[in-house]
Amino acid sequence: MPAVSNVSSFRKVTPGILASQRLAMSNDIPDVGKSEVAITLKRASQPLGLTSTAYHVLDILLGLSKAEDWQGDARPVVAISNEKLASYVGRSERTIVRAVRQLVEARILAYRDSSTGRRWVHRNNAGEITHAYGLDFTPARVRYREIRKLADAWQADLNAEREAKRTVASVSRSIVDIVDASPIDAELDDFLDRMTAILESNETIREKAASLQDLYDLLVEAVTEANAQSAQSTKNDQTTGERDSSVTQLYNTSSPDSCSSIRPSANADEFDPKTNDAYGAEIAPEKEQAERAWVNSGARGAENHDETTRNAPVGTLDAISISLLESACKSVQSDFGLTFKSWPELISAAEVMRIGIGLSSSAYTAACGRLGREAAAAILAVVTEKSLRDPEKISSPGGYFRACCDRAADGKLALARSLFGLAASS
DNA sequence: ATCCTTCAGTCGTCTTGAAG
DNA sequence: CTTCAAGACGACTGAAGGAT
Repeated sequence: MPAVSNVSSFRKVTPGILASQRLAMSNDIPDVGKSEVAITLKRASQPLGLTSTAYHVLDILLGLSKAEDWQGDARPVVAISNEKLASYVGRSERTIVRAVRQLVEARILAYRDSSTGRRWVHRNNAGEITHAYGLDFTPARVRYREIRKLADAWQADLNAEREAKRTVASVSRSIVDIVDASPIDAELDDFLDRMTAILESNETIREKAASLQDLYDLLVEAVTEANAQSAQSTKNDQTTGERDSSVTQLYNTSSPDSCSSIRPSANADEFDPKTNDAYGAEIAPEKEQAERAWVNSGARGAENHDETTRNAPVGTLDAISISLLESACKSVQSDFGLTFKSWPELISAAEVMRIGIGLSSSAYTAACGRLGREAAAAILAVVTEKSLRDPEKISSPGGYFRACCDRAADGKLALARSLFGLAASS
């Protein structure tokens, strides 16, 4: 097939379309297969600024593209009419036209127009493309590494944002804890005011995290100094035989982790007193911190070695540990740059997996409501893993996810069996 | 709480262009 | 004339944010 990409006369050529055409004519095509490019494109959909319709169209075009068309320096061209795309996506043809143009402007696709604009692909007896007019994925192949970097950067940014939110929550809670428990309240109230000012400021969440961390360090310093002075005065008092009952112990202020989640929150009004699994998952990081402190104290015996299973709710997750999920879902973790070392990490990764398989936010939220966040995230991880390992088998991961949730709700989902199977075959 | 404005996304209609 | 693709334009819708 010639490495020429045509744009029909009826099309108004924009700089973005021109750039895609140039990429499509490139002879420097990296040898990457369909599945790698497909996953990377889906991961990068947000930083690429794709609308939900464009994402849906991309998903369908990828599904229609044959994996063998992505081998060597072949050019994967997909031929489907706008009318059919519109019926698949449930949008008008005009919207499809705009979505396709968005994908071209994003330099994912290139137009390969016939003189009439009709799209079709001719293959020889060996199944190789001889003539093809339609939508060419070559720009995405050429830009594979660049798009992957974009997706990784976006993922890192998301992780940093999440980490900053955790820092803000835990450090502000620690500040409240220390001030509440301090015998020198009057002097430390200023720290609460400063903390409130930081929380209410227009700073970004990362700036707030840094400011709160600085404030926390200053507070620890102030409390340590105050306690040292109290200890000194106690020593002096003891020479007279009296004991100062107002002096309290110095709290373990070495780390924000030292504070248990049962303490009042600095942003207490942010918390909704829900009692379902979903809420339990929300506070899981704090549970983990508290428990880690408990482990560190040496109070736990050998029976606590299976720390990873403690957060698993009953029902769908019976007999499932996070370590089993971690060993079964290797592809998800490596392809999406995630780790499943704890339930909170798995729950945090759900958004990336959800976007990765094209599952709607509402469908995932509904699953969380029905099954709890941990179970929903575990099912999502299994579905994503299966769709990554065998994309041909699972044409609609979103539909598969919903079916799994239905079975889980009926108590008929053998998630553990799937996980053991995935772990054994990985 | 209600109203108003803005904006992105979408849809419908009309039109053009080329080939069969 | 029909088919298919797409540009231009006006209008609708729902969400978000600000003003009252």
